[in-house]
Amino acid sequence: MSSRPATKPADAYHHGDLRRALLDAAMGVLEEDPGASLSMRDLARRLGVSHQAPYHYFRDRDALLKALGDAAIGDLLAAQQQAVAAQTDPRERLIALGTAYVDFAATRPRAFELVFDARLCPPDAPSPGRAPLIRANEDLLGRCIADLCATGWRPGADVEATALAMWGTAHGLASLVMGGHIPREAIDGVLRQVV
Amino acid sequence: MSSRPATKPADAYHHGDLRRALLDAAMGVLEEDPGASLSMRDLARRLGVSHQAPYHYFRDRDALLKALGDAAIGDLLAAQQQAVAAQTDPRERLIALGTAYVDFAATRPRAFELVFDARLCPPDAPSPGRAPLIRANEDLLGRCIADLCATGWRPGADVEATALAMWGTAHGLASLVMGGHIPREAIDGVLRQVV
DNA sequence: GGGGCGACTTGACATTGTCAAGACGATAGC
DNA sequence: GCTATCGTCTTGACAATGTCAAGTCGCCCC
Repeated sequence: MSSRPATKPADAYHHGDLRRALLDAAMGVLEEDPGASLSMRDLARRLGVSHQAPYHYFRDRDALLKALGDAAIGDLLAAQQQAVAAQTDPRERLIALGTAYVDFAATRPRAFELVFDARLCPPDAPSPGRAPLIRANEDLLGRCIADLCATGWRPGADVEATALAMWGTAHGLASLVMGGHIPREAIDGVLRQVV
Repeated sequence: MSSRPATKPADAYHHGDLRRALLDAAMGVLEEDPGASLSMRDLARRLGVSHQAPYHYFRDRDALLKALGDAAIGDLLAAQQQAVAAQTDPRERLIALGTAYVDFAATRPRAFELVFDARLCPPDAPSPGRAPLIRANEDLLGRCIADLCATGWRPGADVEATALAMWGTAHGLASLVMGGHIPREAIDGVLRQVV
């Protein structure tokens, strides 16, 4: 329960980079045990600091969760960019994009939840660091769809509506896989059928 | 905070139907304030009983939540059945089905969450009352798709995969509307484009 | 009319988030 | 070199919560 990771420096009083350590430990806890409720005090215990130390960096529990979500959305974007870059065919690119989205949710379900938790970060008022990442993500999807449309795929389709539909489908499949309602292996076939 | 609804009978000791009252009050709390964490003690206070009374009917907090989810899945199924029954054209039927799904999530977000919360009720081991409802729901979707295929829609499409894709899309749109990421009005157009 | 049992209460405990106030240690100005 | 200051962390308290354990109340049946 009260482990002491190697991040703790020799100086017993001043923790080298407590903020970072808190974020890392928090993400670790959430990912090793989905369903954990992330106690602030437990986190402090793990890092060997007092139960109030975390509050020096995060106003309250939700602030920590929100910061975690900010980091997670960056990871999600990176995973998608990498998947898209590995493909050249527009059709395969779109499929890779969706697969990366679902894989992220399957591999890091709590991170995925954090990204979309409206209670933590209402989408109409995103945190300053989050807004550009959201825009980048939308752009990525929009560009993939536009490229595909340029090849003559489904002529006359509305790019905007198609993007929404694709996002919806990927998001739904991700949620359902995350919840164990459909097996992860089924995804590729479904995505391939959709595009 | 400590209201006393009319369900309390004259008998001060024996509450008429505490189990029902608890479920109703719980759903009421969750729906009047999304984001509430549903305290057992608060619930007991609202019904004017001791803080332990709820535990006579529900082993713990999760058991109550699970029972709430069981009820919610019935409501979701009913809403979809009603929507489908109102349409005759197979195409419109499928759209109505999706719309009902999304509308349920938009109107009763917490109920929707409860239905799909894998921590409360793992889908590979559903509660006895829940299993038939899940099956009925799958059948409803399957029949809608099969009917549509019979009209010559997308010849050669795999019914199974199509059903998964539709479920995924509806679920994703529902989640995104719930989270405020896309406006509810956009749904009809997207659904119509998809089918 | 007494025993049994279902429905509810009282009391206690550990845990949690968070407020308030203090202690420690480096750094800068004199 | 001494001291004031400020960021960093600690100690102590409090109310709320979930939940265990042990009553108490009132009805019903033998």
